[in-house]
Amino acid sequence: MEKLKRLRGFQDYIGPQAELLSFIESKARELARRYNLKEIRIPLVERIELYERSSGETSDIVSKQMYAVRRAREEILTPEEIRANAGATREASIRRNNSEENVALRRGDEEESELMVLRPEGTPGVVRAYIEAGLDRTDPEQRWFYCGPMLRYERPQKGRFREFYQFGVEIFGRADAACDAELLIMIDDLRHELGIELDCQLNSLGCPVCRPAYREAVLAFGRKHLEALCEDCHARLERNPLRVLDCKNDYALTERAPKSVDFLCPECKSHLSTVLELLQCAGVKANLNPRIVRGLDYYVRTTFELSAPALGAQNAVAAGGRYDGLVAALGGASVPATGFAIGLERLAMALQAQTEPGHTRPDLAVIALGAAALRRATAVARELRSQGFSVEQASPERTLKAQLKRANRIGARYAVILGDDELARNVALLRDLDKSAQEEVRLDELIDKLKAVFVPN
RNA sequence: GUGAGUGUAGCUCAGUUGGCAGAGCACCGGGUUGUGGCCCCGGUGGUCGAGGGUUCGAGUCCCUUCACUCACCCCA
Repeated sequence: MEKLKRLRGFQDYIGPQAELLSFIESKARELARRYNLKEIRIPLVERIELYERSSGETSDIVSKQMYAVRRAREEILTPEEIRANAGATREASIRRNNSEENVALRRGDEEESELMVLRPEGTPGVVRAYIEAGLDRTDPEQRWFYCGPMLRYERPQKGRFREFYQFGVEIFGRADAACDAELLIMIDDLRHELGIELDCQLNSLGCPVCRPAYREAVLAFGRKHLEALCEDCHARLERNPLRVLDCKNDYALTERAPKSVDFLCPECKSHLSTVLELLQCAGVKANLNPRIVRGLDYYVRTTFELSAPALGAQNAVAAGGRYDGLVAALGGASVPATGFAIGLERLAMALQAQTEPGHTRPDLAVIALGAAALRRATAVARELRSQGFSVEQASPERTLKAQLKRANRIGARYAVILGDDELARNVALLRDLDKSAQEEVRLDELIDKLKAVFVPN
């Protein structure tokens, strides 16, 4: 039989790795509670139009990173595969897409022509839900967080996966700089609590009033230096000129490019300086960096990125900014909004780069010798668990030696040994595996004895 | 999508000008009639990523392909 392997770019998180992610998620949720953020859970699948209308058709997410789902063909296809429309690739994609989501989709009742996508980011879906619930008109000020997987069709590399978890925050109905600052303070709290060093870069992209002039200036600059720009930048210049700024190839050149800060209207300028001022008051370090542009169309004014230098090429751990026009662009009222998203795996990697992951060990291994002892041991193990102890019952079909070996391997602190001799006298052997010492304990005193041993520390 | 690197036991890796597929760790058993770790002895485990070619003979040379990794792009 051919071994079934996981899909490229997808991960299995086993044991300590999974626990590390859960730990980080629990910290993020506790943070959300302290900032009075309410949870929102939204679908994994949305209509493709949602992303086309919010992220921008020229963004990489929309133009090449989305997993498309089309009910009519019961497939998940990449945009390339849809275009190719070749039988072979279709068969291949059917074979490797028996995911639960996909099975559910087959039973869906969307129109055959409907093209859906697995969410590549959280913000558009959250905004859609916000509008759909009518909150933009009835109760516009909302403070939300979400946590869950996102999917992007990209070439995997260190810190970049096709499925990855994000913890995100979106605040609606607040146009003030204090709200932007609050987001950054929030991220800094989490960073601090986890003991991770992050580098925070901040910029302002201006607003519909002042950005056009800036955009023209960058465009003019690019055209003037067309010769010096790299190939990628030539493409960027026409599609989304601002992105030329975060080109890493021609650093010396883009350094001299026009800076957004110099083009900001008085309102945007004041907004930016207030954000910086409040961050300083709160003791959050952030660098003003005119090169922070962001790939998505919907950002205005404040935009930021937090990176962990230790992670390698994919070092952006969190990013976000203000998106005042998005609610209206998706058919809602004119409500300002601001938010961010954190990549949980990257945060985990940053944390692991600094600290060794701790391994959890069980308290007890219950060892039974013989059928009669097994019956009693099963009851004892359950009782011990109900008292809060972490207990593993070793295989009763193996020798005492092998069971103790198992107990040692899993790092159990004590072994509770129950054989026929002990059973007859209503006792068990309690063996201290660290000290290699053991004593007989009456079964009805076992729990008190163990509590006495474990609780005092 | 582009570029580079790596594929040999469950894991980490040796493998000489082409000549019987190896080590350490892990796992199982024994040394101990019911006592783990350390030690000693033994054992299980491989279509050498896959397919084709050259050759008397290929883990080794050539071609193709797949996978993984890193980087570009982009981003969490």
